Amino acid sequence: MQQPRVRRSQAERSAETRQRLLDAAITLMHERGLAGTSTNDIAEAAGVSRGALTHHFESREELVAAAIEDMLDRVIGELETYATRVAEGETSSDDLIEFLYGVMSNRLFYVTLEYLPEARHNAMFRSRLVPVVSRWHAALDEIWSELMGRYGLKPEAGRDLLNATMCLIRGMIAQTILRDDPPYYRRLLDFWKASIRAQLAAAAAPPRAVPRIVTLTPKGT
Amino acid sequence: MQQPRVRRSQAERSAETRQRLLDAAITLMHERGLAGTSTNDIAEAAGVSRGALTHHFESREELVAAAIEDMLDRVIGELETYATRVAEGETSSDDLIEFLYGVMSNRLFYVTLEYLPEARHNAMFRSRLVPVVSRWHAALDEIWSELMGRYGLKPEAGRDLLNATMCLIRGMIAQTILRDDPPYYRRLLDFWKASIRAQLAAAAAPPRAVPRIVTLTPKGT
DNA sequence: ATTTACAAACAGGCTTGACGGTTTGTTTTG
DNA sequence: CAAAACAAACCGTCAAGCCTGTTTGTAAAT
Repeated sequence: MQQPRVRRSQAERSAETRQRLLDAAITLMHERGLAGTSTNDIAEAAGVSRGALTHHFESREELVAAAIEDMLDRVIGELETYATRVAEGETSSDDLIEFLYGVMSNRLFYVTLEYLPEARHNAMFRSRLVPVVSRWHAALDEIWSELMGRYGLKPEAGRDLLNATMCLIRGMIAQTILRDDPPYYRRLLDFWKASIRAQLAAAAAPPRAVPRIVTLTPKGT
Repeated sequence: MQQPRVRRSQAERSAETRQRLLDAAITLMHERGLAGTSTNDIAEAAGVSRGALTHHFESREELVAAAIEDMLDRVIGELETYATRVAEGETSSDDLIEFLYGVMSNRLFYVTLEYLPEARHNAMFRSRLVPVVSRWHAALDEIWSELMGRYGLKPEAGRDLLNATMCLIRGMIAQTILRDDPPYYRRLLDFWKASIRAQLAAAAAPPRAVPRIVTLTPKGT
C-alpha cells in the first residue's frame, strides 16, 4: 500500500477546496434551492469542514456569488466553443436556438431563478452580479453577430431576435416549474425556430409592408 | 363623538382579518421577498396579532399559498373585465400585449418569481398551486380565443402566439432584475407587437412558403 | 519557525408552531 | 327580553431548532 498522501502545494490544496465548495454550492442550489442550502450543507456536500468554508469565503453571500460567477464563466466557455462552430459554418439558427435552450435548461436558468429574488432585494449582492451577467450577455451578442455574418447580414442585425429568443427561453423554463408538459415546450420551441427562420429570410429578401395596427370594431358595425 | 366601535358579525370580522393578512403577505413578498418575510412581519403589516394569524392559517406555507391564490383570482377578474372589451372590439393585439405586460409587471410576475423556487422544491406547495395557475392560463386562453374571433380566425388559431407572448413577457420581467434598461424592454415589446401583427396578418392572407432549414457552409467552400 | 489551511466548538439571533388565556359575538333558554 | 352558555376570534409567551459568523485549536506547507 502506498500512502495516499501526496505532498501538494498550498495553492493546489487551496484551489481544490475552493472549487469543491463552488461546485457543491451550485449543485445544492439547483437541487434544494438557495433557501434550502445552508453553509453546513455546502461544506458537507463538498467533503470539507465548515471551518474550511469560512476560511475561503467571508460570508455565505460571497460564496454564493462566487459560485454563480464560476458557473457563468464555465458557460461562457461553452458558448465560445460553440461560437467557433458557428464561425466554421457548421450550424444554423435552429441549431443555435436548440443549443441555447439546452444550456439554459441544464441548470443555468434554474439556478438563476434561485438567486434572482435575492438579487432583487439585496443591492450588494446584485451589484456583485451585474458585471458577471453582463459578460454573459456580451458573449451572447458575440455569437449572434457571428451567426448574422454567416447569413450575410450586418453583425448587429436582428439583435431583437436574439433578445426575444433569450427572453422566450427564460419564460419557458420558468413556466416548467408549474406546468409539466414537455410536448408543449417542444412545440413552442419548434414554432419559434420557424419564426426565426422566417424573419431571417425576410431580412435578406425585400420585406412585405408591415401591417398597421387595426383597431377592431364590434361585429354589428 | 360617535364611538368607532360598530358591531360587526363574526363573519365580517373574520373575513376582514383574513383579507388583511392575505394582502400583507403579497405586499411583503413583493417588497422584501418570500425569504425576507416572516409570519411576524405579515401579522405586523396587517395590523393583526400573530395569534390571529395562526388562528386563520395553519402554517406559514398555507398562508402564502392562500395569498397567491387570492392574488391570482383578482388578476383573473381583471382579465375577464378586459375580455369584455375585447368582445366589444375596442382593442387590438398591440393593446392586449401591452395589457398583459402591464399586469405581469405590476407585481404578478415579480411575486411569482419569489415563490417559484419554493414551488420547485416543495411538492406539497406546488400541488397546492398548480390548479390555481391552471385557472389563470385558462382565462388567458379564453381571452385569446376572443381576440382571434375578432380577427376572424378560429378560436384556437395562433395559440402558439399567445404562449410565446406570455413566455416572452416572463423572460423580460425576469431579466429586469439584473438588467435595468427601460428602453431595451420598450423596444423589445414594440418589436414583439409588430411581429404579432405580421403573423396575424399572415394567418389571414395566403402565407409565403416557410423557408427551410439552411445549414451554412464556411465562406471558403 | 512562521504562515497558511483546515477543524471543531460556541454564542447570539431569528423563526416557527404550540399553548393557555381573554375578548367578542351568537345562540339557547327561562 | 335577559341571562347564561357556548363558540369563534384574538392575543402574548414559550420552547425547540436552525443558521451564521466568531473564536480557539491543530496540521500541513514553505
